[in-house]
Amino acid sequence: MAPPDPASLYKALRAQHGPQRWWPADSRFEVLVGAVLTQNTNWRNVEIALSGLREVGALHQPEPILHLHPRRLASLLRPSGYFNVKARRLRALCQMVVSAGGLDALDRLATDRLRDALLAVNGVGPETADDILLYAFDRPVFVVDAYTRRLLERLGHEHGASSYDTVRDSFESALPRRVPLYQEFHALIVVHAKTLCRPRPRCG
DNA sequence: ACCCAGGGTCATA
DNA sequence: TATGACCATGGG
Repeated sequence: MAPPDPASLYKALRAQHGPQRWWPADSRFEVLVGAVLTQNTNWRNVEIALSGLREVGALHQPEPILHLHPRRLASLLRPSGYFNVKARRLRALCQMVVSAGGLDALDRLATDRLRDALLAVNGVGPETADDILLYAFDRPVFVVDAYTRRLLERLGHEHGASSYDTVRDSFESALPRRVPLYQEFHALIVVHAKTLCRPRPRCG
């Protein structure tokens, strides 16, 4: 069975689930935080940690996070798991943002340069970087995460097990470079996956 | 009591 | 380059 091309897959998902309006965050900086906290972690746990950070006013700018004592930050991140690792990674990301001159300064970089700046941060890999590029900086990149790979494999897509960049490039070269399209596409993949999980306690 | 979740790094062969 | 260990919580 031939897998659908990216455009057809998008149309099918869009027809089934409608518009999504994603990523779930109240500010641009919150996208960066969420992208780190959700690494290999259920979003439900991430939300608990985000609430804690919101209460201390650390979800709109990087500086408040840098002002927190590292152990204090780790304890705020506890509900999202890997809290020691994530405290270090989040701090490193915030330091990069500040030393680059803030989010507005970063936003003036070309997409490839911005991706390099993100990937240079210890703890930011390709998925985290692309989440941030797509949803915090409105760059047209196709995000490849666990949901994406599962869906592609289930559809018999040949690139299901390929490298991150291979999968991303194959989709980006087949799609028009429109930011809302990429934002909706990834959102639909996530929503679709969660829809499949609902009827069954077991899903995976 | 087990299994998993919107990854990434590091050490080792 | 390619595995494997490790990080850790909350929910099904």
